[in-house]
Amino acid sequence: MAEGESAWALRKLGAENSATRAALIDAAEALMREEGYSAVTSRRVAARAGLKPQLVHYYFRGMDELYLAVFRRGAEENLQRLTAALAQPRPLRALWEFVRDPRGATFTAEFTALAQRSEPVRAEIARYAEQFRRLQMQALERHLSARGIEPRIQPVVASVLMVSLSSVLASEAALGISLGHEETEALAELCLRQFEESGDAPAAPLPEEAHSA
Amino acid sequence: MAEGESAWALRKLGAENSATRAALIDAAEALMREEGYSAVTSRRVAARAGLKPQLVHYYFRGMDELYLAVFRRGAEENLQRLTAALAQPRPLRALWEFVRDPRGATFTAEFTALAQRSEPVRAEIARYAEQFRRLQMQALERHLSARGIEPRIQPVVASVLMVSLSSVLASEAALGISLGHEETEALAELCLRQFEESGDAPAAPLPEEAHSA
DNA sequence: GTCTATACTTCGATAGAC
DNA sequence: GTCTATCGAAGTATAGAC
Repeated sequence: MAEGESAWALRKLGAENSATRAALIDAAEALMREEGYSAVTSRRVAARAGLKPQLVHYYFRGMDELYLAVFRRGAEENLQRLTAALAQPRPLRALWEFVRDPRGATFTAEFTALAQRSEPVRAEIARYAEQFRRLQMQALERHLSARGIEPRIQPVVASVLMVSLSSVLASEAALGISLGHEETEALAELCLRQFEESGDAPAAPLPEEAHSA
Repeated sequence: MAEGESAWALRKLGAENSATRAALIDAAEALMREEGYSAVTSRRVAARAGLKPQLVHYYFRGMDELYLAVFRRGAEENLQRLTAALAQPRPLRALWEFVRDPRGATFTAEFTALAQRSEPVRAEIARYAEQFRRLQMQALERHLSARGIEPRIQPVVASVLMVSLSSVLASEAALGISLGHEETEALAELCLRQFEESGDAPAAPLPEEAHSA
């Protein structure tokens, strides 16, 4: 029986580059975005892709592996887009525009929830999140030190702040909550503008003008 | 059959104040906190409470109704604690300490994810969230106007900022992510201290000192 | 008013056919 | 190498016994 288990654990799965496999990942991602991770079952994924449920288990050792595949593909893509965005001349604004995309926020939210019941998913998210933050931090540091600017706010803190704000604004918007959003976005916009004018981090991100916005 | 449906829809459920009912809500809340909302099934909730699965459907018309009961009870309790906290002399710090509690953050995160597949849950969360924010906003406004202070940052924005930061810090910590957390918390602490000394919102929440923290 | 027995659906998974 | 037939476990919900 140990032999049987071993054979099963090591069994060969479907090819990595199979079109069917990609279709399953597509379907899983769509379902996760639209209805949350609990809608991502082998049956529903297959139905969405126009395939048989058992195929999921042919291409993936289990549901966790499918979740991971969806996450990795999305994270990889995000990493590419982020790198491109940060290479622009105004990295702080590029970063803000990037994290403001609600698609990224829902993606993150679903996997954060999923991580609570899947240790491999949790570990993978942690890995990528640190990578993302480090990338953002380093881009800001490069930008600042290239100009000899001593920032009033640490790049890593700026990164945490922007990610926090954007993800909460996005998830609240999805819930139909809007109280304070307009004012908060106006303040963010003001901070960015100040930064761009001065070339530095906003000196006083809480100016009176934000009040009338 | 329309008659049967009607009778079923209007069927009387178990008493609101039943101890059994409360035990089911307890079990559901614990499961949700520990393993996420997808672990809250009729069977598992009942097992956790030492009861039969069918009892869930005696006390609740469906799982959504159980989710709502868990949410309402938790939200009600939070509302009480928040009101007490905001009545203290230093509302901004009290608010920060309040939202920093990771228990509240995980509670919110689970229900936010759940809201994506349950419209009644979504509506209820939106209702309470607006209520929470309004309460925070009004407490800050009262505090400021009672002292004739013209704040540099709008109370509602301060509320959004603190909730955003705390919830993301909490959820990242749960995932095992810590990059930038220490620095961000140091900055928050510094802002609070400035506010308490000046009696005003932090004039420049990005001082050099935060850098060495 | 409170709980049990039971039906029916959907889940993930595996052995084996092509 | 790719897919199908099928299983046992777990899910929600209902009818009916105490």
